[in-house]
Amino acid sequence: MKAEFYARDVCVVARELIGCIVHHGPCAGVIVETEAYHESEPACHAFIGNTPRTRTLYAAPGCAYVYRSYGVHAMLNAVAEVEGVGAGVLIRALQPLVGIEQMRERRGVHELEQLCAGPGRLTQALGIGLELNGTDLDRGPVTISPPAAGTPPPAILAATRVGITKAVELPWRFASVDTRFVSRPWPRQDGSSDDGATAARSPNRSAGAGSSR
DNA sequence: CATGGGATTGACT
DNA sequence: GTCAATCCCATGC
Repeated sequence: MKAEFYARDVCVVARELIGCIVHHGPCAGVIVETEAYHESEPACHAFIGNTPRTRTLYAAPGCAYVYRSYGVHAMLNAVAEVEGVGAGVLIRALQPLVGIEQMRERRGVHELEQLCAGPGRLTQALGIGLELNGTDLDRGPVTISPPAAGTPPPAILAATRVGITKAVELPWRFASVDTRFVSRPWPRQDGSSDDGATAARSPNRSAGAGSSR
């Protein structure tokens, strides 16, 4: 997608990226979970301003912001809002589409649901490294394309973001309703008691609903 | 120049 | 559930 798609409110971009397709080489997957980050709130790297670490977030919309997390994992973001505003959408999970055997080799895991269920996992599965920081998500090597024509817009869930300690209250995490491929269990939507249906539908991690942080 | 802290994952108790 | 791995960089002396 072109820069105009990304040059909008970062939460709108995060929602509309659900259902789009990330490609890298022979591998591709449907985006099923995202989070929005904006310089106005302290969970965003750009909150501290434009520094060597954060400069890509301020670059042109549609760039890839790839950074190292915990000294270990690569995280893939799509830079959003107009150039000069620090904002991006973290891609948190994919439903694997093609290149699945190569994903399994890179991950050392067989189960389809485990290949791209997490921001560090999907970059490993697709072979996306820090050297791709700043590259253009329309021109590649990593590209994001719209859903296949005729695909109905997916129903979207919103919740609070994961793994952060600041601005934890903002509901800027988005996912497709099919939680089979998401990175962490989705918080329970209704207030009713558990009848077992929720857990039965989520082979996702060990436990059923509820948060661990 | 030294230190602290992560937008996480996987192994272990 | 708990915890280490691992490294760039922002911050403070």
